[in-house]
Amino acid sequence: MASGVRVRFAPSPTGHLHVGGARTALFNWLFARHHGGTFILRIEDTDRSRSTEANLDAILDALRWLELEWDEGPPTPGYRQTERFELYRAHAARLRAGGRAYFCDCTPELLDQQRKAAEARKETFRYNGRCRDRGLTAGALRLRIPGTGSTVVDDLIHGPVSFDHAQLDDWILVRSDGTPTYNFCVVVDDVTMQITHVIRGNDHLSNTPKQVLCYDALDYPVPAFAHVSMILGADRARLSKRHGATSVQAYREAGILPEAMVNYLARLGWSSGDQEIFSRGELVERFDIKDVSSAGAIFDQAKLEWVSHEHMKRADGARLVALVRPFIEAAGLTAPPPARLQPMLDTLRERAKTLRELVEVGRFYFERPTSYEDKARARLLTPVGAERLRVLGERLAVVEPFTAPALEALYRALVDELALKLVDLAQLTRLATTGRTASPPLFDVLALLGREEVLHRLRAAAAVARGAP
RNA sequence: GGCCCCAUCGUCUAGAGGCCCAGGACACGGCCCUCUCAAGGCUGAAACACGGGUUCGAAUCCCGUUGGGGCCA
Repeated sequence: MASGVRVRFAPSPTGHLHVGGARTALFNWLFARHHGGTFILRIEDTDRSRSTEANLDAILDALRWLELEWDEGPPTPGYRQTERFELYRAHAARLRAGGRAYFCDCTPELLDQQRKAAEARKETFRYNGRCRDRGLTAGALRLRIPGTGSTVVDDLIHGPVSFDHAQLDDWILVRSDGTPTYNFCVVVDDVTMQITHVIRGNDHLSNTPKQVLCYDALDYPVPAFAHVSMILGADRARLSKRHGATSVQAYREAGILPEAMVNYLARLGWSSGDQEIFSRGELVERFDIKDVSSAGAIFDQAKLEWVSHEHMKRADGARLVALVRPFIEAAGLTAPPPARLQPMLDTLRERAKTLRELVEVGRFYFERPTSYEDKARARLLTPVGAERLRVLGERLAVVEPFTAPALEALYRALVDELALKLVDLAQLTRLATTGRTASPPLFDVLALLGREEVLHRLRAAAAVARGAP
């Protein structure tokens, strides 16, 4: 059901997609999907010196990874600010013709001088409107704003926020060199794209009254605003590089599940009762912008990993197979065919928070042990251990079927026979077959490895044990 | 500096005047389960920033202070 709701996410391709930006994009996307509206992607690339195509590609890629598909935007032309200068020019001309904006030729030196004077008087510098009625035909274009009264931004998250006009000044729409300013471009873009709800970072709240005044001057209806709090680092300062990984890409490479990233980001500053784990569908269904917190939230990687772990446990098996394959290859290992890999992953998924951990924890499935844990080796790979491995090899060579229950029965019987505890043979076998003292349930591991492989690993470990002092 | 935003356990939050000597989750500790590691179950410690009001009654409303953040410079 299509509604009139139109929202947008407008990143600048000056870097990777930041988790804060990703959350803003997510809230826009959720709002659009919840209301059956339209989610638009616009590229704010007017800063040509810092914007690159590579950054843009990386951002689009990250958005796709999060499955925040956009209904309008690139590659369709017309959604990049650099393609929209004619629009800015036309709107500027309209404001000037209607007397809502005027040219100003005050030099930077003059402005600077006034700024210093204001500071000396301990006042805040505001442009004094010197050129308002001079009828100039060139210079910087300024918006004429009311000298008295106030503008109230009725924010969906913060409620009404009032700004005194006395605090504002006739701000510059278009610089004397003809380039439109950020705030002006945003207004023209939002207006021409018929945006109904502007959901963006809290850092833009202070710019909003200026923009509202511009909508008024243009005689356009003002959209609804929702200013989402920022994501903070552990020291409560805005999350930045010095706090660690900030880009979505970094978490993708670390093996965080995309649905976990979405879940975590949504839960950061938003909640629905006591629920922590949400599917994408549940998020769309439950999301309400009014439930978004107005306070800043600290990015907690431990919680993100826990959420990822929860999704790891629930993920569809075939999907997990597809997701983990690149990580197996990146580790220099070879992935078994899906039919063999999937049951292996089922023994690993509750032991790993990320796809990368999934590979680390299950490394022995993909390659033979290249070493044995030192302490365990000294304790278990001894002459006695060698003899036990020999006996185990004999029994395992003939047990039928080679399944977890049958193997467990074999081990339990043998333990009784040798007057040992299960743990004695289990840890020995575990070390021999995985090289480690911790692994998924042993009998599952053996069954998955297969008889021939297990026998081979047992013999290799026995050889090491015999060679030990 | 001016303006604006924010303030419940270490962290994310529930709480929209009495249900709260504050609930859930992550992280942390303990116990149980157990072939190891996990997972799971039980359990412990842990918060309404401070000060004034308003009210029979405030985490919840108002004012101020403090602290943090943002925007403009």
